[in-house]
Amino acid sequence: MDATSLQSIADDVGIRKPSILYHFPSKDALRQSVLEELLSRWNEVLPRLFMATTRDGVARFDAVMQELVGFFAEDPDRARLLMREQMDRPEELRAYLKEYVRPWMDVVADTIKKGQAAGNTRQDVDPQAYVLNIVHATIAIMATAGDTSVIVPPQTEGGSTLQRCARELIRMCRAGLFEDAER
Amino acid sequence: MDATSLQSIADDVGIRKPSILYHFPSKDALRQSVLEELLSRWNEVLPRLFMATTRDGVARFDAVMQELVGFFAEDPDRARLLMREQMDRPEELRAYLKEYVRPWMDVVADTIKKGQAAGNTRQDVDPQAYVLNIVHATIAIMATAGDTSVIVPPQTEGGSTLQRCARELIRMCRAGLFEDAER
DNA sequence: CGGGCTCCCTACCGTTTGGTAGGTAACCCT
DNA sequence: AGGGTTACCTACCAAACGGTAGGGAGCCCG
Repeated sequence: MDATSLQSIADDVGIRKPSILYHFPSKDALRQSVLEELLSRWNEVLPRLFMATTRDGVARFDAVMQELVGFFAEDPDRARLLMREQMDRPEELRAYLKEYVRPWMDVVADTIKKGQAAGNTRQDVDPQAYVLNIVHATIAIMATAGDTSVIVPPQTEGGSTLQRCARELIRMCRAGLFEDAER
Repeated sequence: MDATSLQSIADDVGIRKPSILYHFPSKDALRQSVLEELLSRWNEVLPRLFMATTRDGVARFDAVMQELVGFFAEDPDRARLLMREQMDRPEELRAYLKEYVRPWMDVVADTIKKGQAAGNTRQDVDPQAYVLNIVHATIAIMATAGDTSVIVPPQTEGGSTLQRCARELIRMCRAGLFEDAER
């Protein structure tokens, strides 16, 4: 059913298989539980940061983007789990996204719209699609960049593969939003 | 082992399970076969297009990007398969990427470097990381955008969810590469 | 001290998994 | 006509799967 079995989870944790099913009514409940904890942590960190920051424009964008990337860079399994859920159970994840992610995304999209009205951000951005895309791109890159050293080798001055990809991701997202984004 | 069983494949094809194992020595060989065919088709379409096009600069970028997105939009299962392989068997896919994808990516990255030297493209791009990122982003967005209508609803004038995301993806990638990308 | 609760165990269950053995119709070729 | 090959079938296998039954050690609390 999943990418992992109860047996291997039990082995990793260091207990027997039925002991897991003492704590969780079923394997599916365990998976759901992990997913919910992940999403609620996301929902805890990002909106707070977005609201709290006193910065604006590019600086604000960088702060949020840094946090988004950092959230998944901290533990790439988060990205991998979300990616898998999206592919295996899109209907289920849809409900979660609606509850957890959508409100935050709407706020970000609205901010972009305001920026467009004020002339600070590019006029040709589709705010909703843009936000969804940077989230998807971030998740995908963080889920996989650790294993792509064949294509993007680590550099002594440029950092690890993941660092290089993360930095470039933020750069291109920024350039996709602001006219004068070079820095 | 995988996201699907031999039984369900057999049901879909309309034959019995052992008949599949007559054509392929094992389930793993079948998976590998599908993957190789996918990658070789990719390797057949994209480099040819990239070499053949007489266009240059933004127009060339758009043509290639259009083709890349189109390749996965045509059949999102391609994106889903690659995403899953990357997560489940990174070591194996690494070898394939090295053979199939890396040469093409190197050419693209080199072209970007030449563009930087000529002053046509942004100076702050990390070409290798950039190419890898747009490929990853494309795959992820094409693999999932069909199920994200909760966040990016279809619009009568803007097209389906997938179309909106694809257009926005190309736009932000273009803006990430060229200084004067608005059009 | 003793009941009850928590947490983990062993032993087992039915089902599904990838894979094998062996048979059989249909077709090709001499 | 008849041997060989191709492409499928039914019947079966051991292993792994998620899950259940039931027991036992340690602990808290009256």
